Amino acid sequence: MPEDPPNSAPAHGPTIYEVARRAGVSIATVSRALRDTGPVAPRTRAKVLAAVEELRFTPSRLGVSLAEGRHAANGIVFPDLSGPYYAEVVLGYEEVASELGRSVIILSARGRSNVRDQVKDLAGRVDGLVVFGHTVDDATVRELMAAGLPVVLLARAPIAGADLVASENIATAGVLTEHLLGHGYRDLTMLGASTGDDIGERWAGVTRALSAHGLTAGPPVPCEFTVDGGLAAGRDLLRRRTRPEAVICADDQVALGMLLAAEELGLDVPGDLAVTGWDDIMAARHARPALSTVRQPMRELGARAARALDELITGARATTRHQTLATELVVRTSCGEHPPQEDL
Amino acid sequence: MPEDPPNSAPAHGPTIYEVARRAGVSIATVSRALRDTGPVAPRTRAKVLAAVEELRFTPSRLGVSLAEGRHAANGIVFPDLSGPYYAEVVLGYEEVASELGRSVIILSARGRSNVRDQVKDLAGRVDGLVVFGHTVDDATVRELMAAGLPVVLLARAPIAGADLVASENIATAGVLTEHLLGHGYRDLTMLGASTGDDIGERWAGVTRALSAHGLTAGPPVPCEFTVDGGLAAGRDLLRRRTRPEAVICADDQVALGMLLAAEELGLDVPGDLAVTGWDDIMAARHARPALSTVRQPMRELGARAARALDELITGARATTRHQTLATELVVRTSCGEHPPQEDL
DNA sequence: TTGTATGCGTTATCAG
DNA sequence: CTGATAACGCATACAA
Repeated sequence: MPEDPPNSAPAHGPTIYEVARRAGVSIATVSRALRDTGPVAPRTRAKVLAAVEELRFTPSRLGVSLAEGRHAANGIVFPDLSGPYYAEVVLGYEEVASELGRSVIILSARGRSNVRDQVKDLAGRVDGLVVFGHTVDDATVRELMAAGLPVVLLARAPIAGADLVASENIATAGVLTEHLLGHGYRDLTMLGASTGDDIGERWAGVTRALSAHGLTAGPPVPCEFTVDGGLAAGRDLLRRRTRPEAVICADDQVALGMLLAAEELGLDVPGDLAVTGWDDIMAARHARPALSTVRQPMRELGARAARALDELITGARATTRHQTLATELVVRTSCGEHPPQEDL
Repeated sequence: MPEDPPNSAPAHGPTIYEVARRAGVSIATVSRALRDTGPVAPRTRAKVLAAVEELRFTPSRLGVSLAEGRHAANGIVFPDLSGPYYAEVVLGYEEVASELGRSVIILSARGRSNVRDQVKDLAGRVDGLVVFGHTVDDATVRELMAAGLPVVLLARAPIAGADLVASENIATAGVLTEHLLGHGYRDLTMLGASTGDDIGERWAGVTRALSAHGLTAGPPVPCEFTVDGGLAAGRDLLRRRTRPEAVICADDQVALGMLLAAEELGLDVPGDLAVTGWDDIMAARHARPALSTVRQPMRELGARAARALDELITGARATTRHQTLATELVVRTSCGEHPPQEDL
């Protein structure tokens, strides 16, 4: 004989108690019938399913999560979504997470002062978290990890004990630099100061390659990482007493702004000035001159992070792992006339 | 005297029971002290806060939601995130939702067969849902609404009883068409067949404007809404016996592909062929020729949807509302030589 | 001002 | 094969 609900007021949808009563069984049987988690007589199952159908019953996610002790949801906190880069990565993440049966809760850190609080709230809603870029301070990340939350770092500086997924930056920055040197440029400047993230690594790669040739460059020029930021910084840069021969931009958006600045000042690219970007976003291919850049597997970056996080959550893997995804120099026309030569 | 937890095994973090015991008070007092929802003596409060601090207590979101009967989270299901358009809209949505103290759970419908099931799962995790584009069939949307879930439709065909936020399409499509006619083009073709969404509205606007001049156009040419889709369809289109004078593309990505196709075939834009887009994504400005297009307030679209949904959820508004956001023709060079004339 | 008891909607254990 | 009941973690009438 089915028992009655211990309480009275029903919420929005029907509850398992109403289904049980309708089917003339207990809530335990309803649960078993629905989840196939124990023996249920065919006739009983049919009654239950009929009741479920008639009442349009859907188990409450809250109830399920509370009982199961898991959210079946992942979080991701990212710097922004305005450029194509971040959006693509998040999309790749959502796609895989969804395949793995996990919802994804997003949190943008863009111009947010209370990221820390928001991240902690987010942490309470998920079974695991991806921290994309330098959106959360190390102390907070460590705190979350200490509380037992699986964390995967994405495209940022490592933290001991946390998984990491990132693109290769240093070596390809070297390849890019060599290519520029192959064009004959000697005076290179880096546009877009940053440190501790992937951009910092790019500058490290550039610097290393230059010094291998006995060359040096000034410190990266500060610049907001947007088209307008590149435009503004580009104007300043091109008005200096001595103009650089080549500008290596932190990413494609900055490079696009740089192109605009050059055009404004009547400078020819690549005739008067070489420009390169990083990411290979759609606009890079369509810009004139078409932008030489470095392609990184944005979608795959997110996908890998999702898989790594899942392994951590399910316990399929306990040790931390660092994954580095290959990147590729894409030579178009903004870096100089071609065909020049294969790099040495 | 504080009571003991009714059960034994603690979960991950400390629970309110442990805090209560540590502070020597009841769980009710802990809750009141933390939420400021009732009288608590200063001394008592201090004890509670101290215990919270020592134990690093964070209330379980699940417990809170279950007790409060709300998720403090919104959902959004969108078609894709790969183009800049959708990403911008989602970002605008997240930004406002976050300001309103609500997390956002995303669901991409891209190439998903089981969207219906996923949406129903999502519905169980949120207090309200934004349906962006034609990602969910009307029946399902109605079902969710019938179950009491607040729903806001975004950039898609209306459903009775549901809020709607969309960009103005028809009138601006007319303005665009008039502009093209002003250039002297008479043979226009629409690239990117679609119906029941904003693109369908654009075609309606174009058709209406043409017929006002006694002109007609063939039906929209089918085309995938990506750069590659535009490229492929563009190749076919330009190899036809009679080439159109102007191609109105469904969106900027398609137009960018069209530009590529023209270049491939050695055609000059706008000399041999005029091309227009829609959305004004970043690449439109950087393409050569720079793309004439229609700017729509992508971020604002998402922001409005978030606010509308919040009103519905909080009950601040009970009646449904349709909002149409203004759009603007952006004339650059892909549609012809300028200055020609102001439209009549 | 504080504590008790109960509700929120499931799942799972353990008798029967 | 099925039912009663204890978790899960918190909020909140209501009583004291």
